[in-house]
Amino acid sequence: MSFDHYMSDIRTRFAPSPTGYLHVGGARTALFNWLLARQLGGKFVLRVEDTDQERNTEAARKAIFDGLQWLGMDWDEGPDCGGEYGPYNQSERGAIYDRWFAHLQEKGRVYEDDGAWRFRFERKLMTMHDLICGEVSIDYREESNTPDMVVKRSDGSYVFHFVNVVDDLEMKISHVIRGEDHLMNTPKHLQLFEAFDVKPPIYAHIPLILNQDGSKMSKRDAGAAVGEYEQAGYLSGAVVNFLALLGWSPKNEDEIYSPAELIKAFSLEGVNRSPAKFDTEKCAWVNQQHLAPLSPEAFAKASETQFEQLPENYQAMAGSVQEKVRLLSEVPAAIQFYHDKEFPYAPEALEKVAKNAAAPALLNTLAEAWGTLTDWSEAKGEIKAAAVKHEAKPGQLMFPLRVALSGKAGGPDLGDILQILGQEESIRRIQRYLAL
RNA sequence: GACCCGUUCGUCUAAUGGUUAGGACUCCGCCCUUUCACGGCGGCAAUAGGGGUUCAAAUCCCCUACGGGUUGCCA
Repeated sequence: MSFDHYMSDIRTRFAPSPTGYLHVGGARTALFNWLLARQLGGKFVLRVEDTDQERNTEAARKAIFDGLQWLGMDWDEGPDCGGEYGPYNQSERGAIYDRWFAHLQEKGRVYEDDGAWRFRFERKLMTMHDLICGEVSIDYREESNTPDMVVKRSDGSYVFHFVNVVDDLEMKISHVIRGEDHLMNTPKHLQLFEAFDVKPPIYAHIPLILNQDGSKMSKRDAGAAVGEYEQAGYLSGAVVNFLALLGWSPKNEDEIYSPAELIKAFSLEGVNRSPAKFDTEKCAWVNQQHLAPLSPEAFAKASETQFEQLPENYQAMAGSVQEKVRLLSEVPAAIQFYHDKEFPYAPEALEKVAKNAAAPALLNTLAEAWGTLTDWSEAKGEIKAAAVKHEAKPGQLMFPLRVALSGKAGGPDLGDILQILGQEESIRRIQRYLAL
């Protein structure tokens, strides 16, 4: 078998059940599977485990698809695009399950119990070779710990363990990367593969993602839903970057990766054993790092999603805050003063200016000087002149001016502010501030 | 309870027997800057505890503690 042939046999999958929104844990599981497939030139399969009719919703299904798409994880086979091993919704695969169940019956591996069918485990020591956890053994001779499992319910439906194994085998999945919560399920799945006389896939169990307080992150926790990240002003590439670094390390000191770079650098060997906590501060920092290299146009475009209605002259303003925000959601507030003539003053900014007793006099002098100015491009020079007149440093005037013009302690460069506001409006704002 | 996995700065992590235990986020200080940032430099801060093995242990072994997972006719 040639190396190329081996590579093309790599098949990974993401198998969500559409019972809730795509959460970061699931997204990271999908990501590792996707990265491995893309790196090795294999296929990434999306299979929807929609056997739980009670809890499935169309909204959840859509949220999962949208979430994967937003993150840029494209799949080669799935319910929407089909593929050689479909259908890709478990709800449509009943006949396939019946066939494999019959196989189990023929071999005498199942028996009826209260109307349900149980799979008879082989009573032996089960040892698995996990790519991340190493060799793990669970003693199936200990029957009380490992009672025969139901594979077919009394209502005729099949349970997760059974359909999951059948699908992985039918879909020729080569590598299963899944959460550590499945580690104890793996011997059950291995026994099923053995009963089917099929070689099992290679397993890799990744540690779970925890909340800041150490509890398991579940769907209802804040920051758990992938959909929230776009709303919160994250670039999808930044979220992918951060998620990849949660539990995986490139073993060097680089931290900022594009998806393409991740595909190159990823390896299962670099995946940790211990669970990681989700740190929103660092996630925001990663986002800032992804925001910084964008062109002003790309930044403006990306931040447009944060407005219900785009302010006038938006393009001109957007670039001036690019390096001042970590999240795109901070953009509307950061540029509010540009288009809102009655913007509010931030209390802490006013407080800071109040410490400078000379500020009002300085501002007044500047406003007068600006009033007689014929060329607005010289406005900045007048700041220095006004300061000199009061025997003050320019910095003592610039901060109060910033607050007078924008109402905030931080924000765009003063030059940008002056240029966009213009002479008349700038003077008016100083007067408005002095009249407080 | 039983079984399984884990434990390095507050957080994400590097170091697979020999390092002053490294980097990043956060925080603090300094520099750059007429403002705000960016950036640069520096600081605080960790091998859960106890026993072994070894010339030498974050690293290997055992015990304890703590955390997580599994233990369904959920997935």
